[in-house]
Amino acid sequence: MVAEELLGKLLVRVTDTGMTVVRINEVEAYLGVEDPACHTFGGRRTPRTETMWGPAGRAYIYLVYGLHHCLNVVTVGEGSPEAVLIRGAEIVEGRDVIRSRRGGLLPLQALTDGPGKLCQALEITRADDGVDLCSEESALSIRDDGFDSSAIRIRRLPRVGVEYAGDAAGWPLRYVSLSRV
DNA sequence: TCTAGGATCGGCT
DNA sequence: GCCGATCCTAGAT
Repeated sequence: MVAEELLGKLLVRVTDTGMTVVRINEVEAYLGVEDPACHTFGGRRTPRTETMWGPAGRAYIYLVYGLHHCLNVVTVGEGSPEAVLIRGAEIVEGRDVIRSRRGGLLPLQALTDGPGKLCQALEITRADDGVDLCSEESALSIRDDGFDSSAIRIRRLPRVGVEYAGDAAGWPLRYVSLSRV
């Protein structure tokens, strides 16, 4: 499953204010039209979700609660609107840049331990919606640095914040890497 | 055009 | 541990 493969991968962000690299350690899968918690449940196709209906490997970024951005990776491709939400990551490079963006003297882990925080830390906004994460030319890309993902222990947990989805809220589609520091 | 509600965060008790 | 902020999106009218 793609969600598990994303654990341990590097997320590389390049902006005017600096380059930052984080290692993904928490993700959540959304299974498209059959998943009541997914934005595309039942075949919904709107301007917001258009990116999810497109090719795999793109970033799907949306705004929740009018305040926070969330970063997703489109996983399947044309006609199958499935995606993986990046919930958390560990800072590899650029911690000073991230600290200045997030402000304050928060502990390192608190800078990127939620979807909204992660986007703020990496300066990800709707302007980045639809970028190709597989291209190293992109301002935002995912790379594999050879980190042995089979060595990390993965814990599967119920998803977060989707109680409204009924039974689907309990599906164990949240993957947490236990090697997080 | 209007209205309800949300894949969160941070402050307060 | 609980509650309110805040504004965009989507579906209803």
